[in-house]
Amino acid sequence: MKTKITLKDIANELGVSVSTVSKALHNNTRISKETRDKIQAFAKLLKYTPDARARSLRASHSNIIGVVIPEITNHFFTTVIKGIDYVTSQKGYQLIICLSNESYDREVENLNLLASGSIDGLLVSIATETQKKGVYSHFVEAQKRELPMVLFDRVEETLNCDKVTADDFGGAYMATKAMYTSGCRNIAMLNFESHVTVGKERKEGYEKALQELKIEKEFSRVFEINEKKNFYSQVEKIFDLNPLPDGIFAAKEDFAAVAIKIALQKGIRIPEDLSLISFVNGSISEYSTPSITAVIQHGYDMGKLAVELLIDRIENKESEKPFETRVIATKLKYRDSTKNSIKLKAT
Amino acid sequence: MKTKITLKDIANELGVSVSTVSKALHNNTRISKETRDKIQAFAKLLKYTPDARARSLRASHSNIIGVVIPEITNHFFTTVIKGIDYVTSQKGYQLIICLSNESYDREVENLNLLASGSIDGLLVSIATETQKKGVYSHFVEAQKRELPMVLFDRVEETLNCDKVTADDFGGAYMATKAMYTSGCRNIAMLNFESHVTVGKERKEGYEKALQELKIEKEFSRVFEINEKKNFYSQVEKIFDLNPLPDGIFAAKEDFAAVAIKIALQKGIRIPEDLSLISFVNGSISEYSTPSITAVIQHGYDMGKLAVELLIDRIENKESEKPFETRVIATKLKYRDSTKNSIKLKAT
DNA sequence: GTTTCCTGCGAAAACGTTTTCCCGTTGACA
DNA sequence: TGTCAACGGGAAAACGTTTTCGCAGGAAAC
Repeated sequence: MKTKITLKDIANELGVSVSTVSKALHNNTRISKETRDKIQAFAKLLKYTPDARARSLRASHSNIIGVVIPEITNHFFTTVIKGIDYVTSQKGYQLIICLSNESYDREVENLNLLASGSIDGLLVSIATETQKKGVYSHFVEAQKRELPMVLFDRVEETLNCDKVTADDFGGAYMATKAMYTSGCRNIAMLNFESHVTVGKERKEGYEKALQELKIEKEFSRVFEINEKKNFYSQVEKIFDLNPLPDGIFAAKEDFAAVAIKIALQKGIRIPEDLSLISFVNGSISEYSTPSITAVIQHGYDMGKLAVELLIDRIENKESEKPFETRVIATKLKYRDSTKNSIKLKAT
Repeated sequence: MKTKITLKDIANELGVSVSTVSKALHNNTRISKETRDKIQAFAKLLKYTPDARARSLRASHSNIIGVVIPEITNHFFTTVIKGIDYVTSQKGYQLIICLSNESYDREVENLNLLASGSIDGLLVSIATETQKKGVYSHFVEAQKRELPMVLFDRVEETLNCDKVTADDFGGAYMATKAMYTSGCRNIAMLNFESHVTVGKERKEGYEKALQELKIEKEFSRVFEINEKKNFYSQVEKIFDLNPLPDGIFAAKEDFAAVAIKIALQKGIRIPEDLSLISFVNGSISEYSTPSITAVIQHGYDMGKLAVELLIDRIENKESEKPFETRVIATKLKYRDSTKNSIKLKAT
């Protein structure tokens, strides 16, 4: 019993040539209807499927799209992947997913491996370490090999390719303003470390809102959390502020959830004494008690859009369309960590 | 400027043959040291990387491992993937990840695509719909093509391959007994629908514990939740029990988190009036208030073990080692949804 | 001086497709 | 009878590797 059926097997068995079989299976009319039917029936019987590698080698495209993400146990990124998967599975592409684990070296490795022939296009969200280092030559190398590339969420402005991001600035601005409208006057922020691009945007949105609201901008009200350390004690410091904040804007779900735990322990009532809004609308926001009002980033849509842009580049390689950066609007999901009035006033 | 460097390019440039270049790059001693050095230096300069497809076609292995999971926005599965990724990246394999989205059709599609040549081995956790249908012929087909396969977490006993599961039975047994030890006498369960294998195991563990503890086993105390519907109202029914349960064992984090929300609304104190233990130790258990005592499944280890078994099969294809099923022990992570005493007494 | 043995390299086949070009047969038509 | 087109199919090249085999020339052994 042969383990793998090839065109040759079918050809030998049926007494025709390999090229005839190939053409018959592609329904080429140069082969008579009879012969075609016979070959197709036989191929089906044997459950023949063409060898992807050979086909790709010949056709010089593989219908595979490579994705590099920094972290797989992250609800936002997996949501993006779901969006990507929705489109690719519809359009007959396959996905090969690599993890950089926020490491520069792994990201370089991944890009080299992926660039060695097997994929038609590349979707990347940049690792923290890479952003900290500021070294992007591996992306430039990939582009030199004419590999279409789209950056999503964590992008780098200086790279020449399409980009898709959430409106981090706008989301932060909106969240901050919403808390103000519902009565908060001392709004502090829990942010990533300063080199993360999305963190920078969120911070700027927050500060812009404060500025417009004529709230004195004090930088000490932004607390940067190092995610590699246990961040409970880091978050705790926000409650050393005097006066105590009556609003907290968190750049990430976990930060908000931890802040809530600490606040409740201190007897601070939520949302009466303290309102919270967090970026990222994941399961933590939903199941935390009280549940957390969150900025929805539409990760699913981001994934869909990013891969659509990519497939467009792949299938129209000659097009001289200039690269574009698409920004996906954010939205507030109102929950119990903010006052009820917020919803009415804010909209 | 050429877009892609091949052996031929190097050969032409250096005035040697393609085979010489290939051998030189493999450090074959049949090529003189001088020539080797020259070729290697030149290849490095041009940043040559061999074409993965061509190499794979020739060598009839690709160093790629395929993974099919039912759901990517699921903390447990992504943890497993992290474990898989850890091993594969160390051993020089790449990962191609496909999503079945719990759908039988998608699972079949994925397997067909993957089986068409490009991967060396297959790692699968079975979709809910497939388990409901009970049709596994697509797995048998893949095996006929001599594709090594390892099933993890959601496995099917009748399939002839290695399997890795968590000790779902033992975890449930342990959780139920622990609640009993801390004083609970009316323990109810929130489970998946009956066709999910892991749910079956967890239910059996729960029932076994009750039986040993001489608690009358009433099947009505197991509530099956249909995850496709909004499950808030489904979970609510557990509080119609009379007497009210003083312990709830949940097969999934979300079930427990929702139960907590409902209980708190009803003025039921946790853990004084009601203890909860949930399967799956993810971010919901951690950030819920009160935090939830959970059964740790060691997803990371499961991923590592599964892929290690697979790679062993790949690299020792001839070995006649019988297929094995490895069960990974579970453990309790004590948090605030159970009484403090539980920890002391249970261990 | 003939045989044997290295050394260093090249030719060519093979992996499984796809596609271009070509060839033989048939029948129509002048 | 000779010309031509249409039809049905095959041969072969190409994609980029890897690997087996062979070959030439020189050195060593007899």
